Amino acid sequence: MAVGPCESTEGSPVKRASGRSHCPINFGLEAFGDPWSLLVVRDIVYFGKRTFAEFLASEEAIAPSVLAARLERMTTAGILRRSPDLADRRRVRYDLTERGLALIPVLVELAEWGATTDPATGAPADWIALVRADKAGMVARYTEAVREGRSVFVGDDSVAARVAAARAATG
Amino acid sequence: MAVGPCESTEGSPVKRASGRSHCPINFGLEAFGDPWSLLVVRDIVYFGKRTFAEFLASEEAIAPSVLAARLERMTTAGILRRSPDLADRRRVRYDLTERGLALIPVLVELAEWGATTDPATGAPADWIALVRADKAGMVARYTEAVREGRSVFVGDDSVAARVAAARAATG
DNA sequence: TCCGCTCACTACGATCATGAAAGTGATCTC
DNA sequence: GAGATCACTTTCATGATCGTAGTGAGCGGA
Repeated sequence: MAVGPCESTEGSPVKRASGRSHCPINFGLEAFGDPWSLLVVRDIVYFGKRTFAEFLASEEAIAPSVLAARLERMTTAGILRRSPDLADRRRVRYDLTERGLALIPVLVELAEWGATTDPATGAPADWIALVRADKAGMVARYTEAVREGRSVFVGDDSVAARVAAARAATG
Repeated sequence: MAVGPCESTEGSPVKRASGRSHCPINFGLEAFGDPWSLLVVRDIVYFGKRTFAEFLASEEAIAPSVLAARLERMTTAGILRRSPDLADRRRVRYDLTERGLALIPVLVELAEWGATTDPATGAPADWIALVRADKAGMVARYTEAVREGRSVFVGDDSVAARVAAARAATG
């Protein structure tokens, strides 16, 4: 019987098509384990960005060649879906697929680690507390929002805006 | 008021010592956002590895120079603690600090994403189900185990062994 | 229709990181 | 003392990244 998720495949009848192992952690790292990929996912989830130029404008200043490479890799990995904008045919939209939406729990844990660890974090303490108090609920809200084309922080119908409105109504 | 965790720091009195931004996600990615760092953490948490040679022997075949660089970076980041082995002075132990233990939730989510996404995953389905059913509980078990020098999968007193024993006793 | 602008990239050269293999010195075992 | 083991280091070819400057398609206003 399997002793763990990353046991060797030596001697296994299953041939490895590509990649270093069938460990699920390694699988994830091969798909988005670099310093840039998850920033694109973050931009979509938290800030509602969708286009090349918007990703490029992020504070962390990714180079266009690197951004193009990451978008292509994540599209190939089934995390992103590329679609032309019919209204403005210069534009291309990148949306998260269901597989991409499934990265939201990873993103939330990563954000919590960073916020807890970085003494100079830019994350607001009250929001961190909110997420910590009801992680599953917040992940569900995030996921629903992004699926509907909204975002966590940007826009009148963002998750943050709705939470603020609910608080105001309750008192 | 802060609109989100990654707002620009332009014009802020806070000077950025290093790094691309104060976004907590970016902070995490700068500390361990590469294809190798989390594999070392995985080796510690899931397999109870602690030494250079053990990390080097992993299926994914990291190069020694890269491993040395990652260990140093994670030690500097406060994720790992480096300590000489008093019994065998050739050996050096790498243990997770509390900050490193706090990465376990990230690792668990990453593993779940990989296991769900990879059709040829090496992760056993029953274990994935177990983690999904009680994520917070399993993270607590993992953390306690690693803190005590045990691991998730390897050893007589691993988390998996204890779960199996509890199951056998209950029925 | 022309002009300038925006869009999603691509091209390029310098610099940086990685991969593979071999080597080093300290230390342990026999 | 010989040989193995340990944690690295070195070297070098190859590949990735950074920063900047295009490029061509498409839009919007005059």
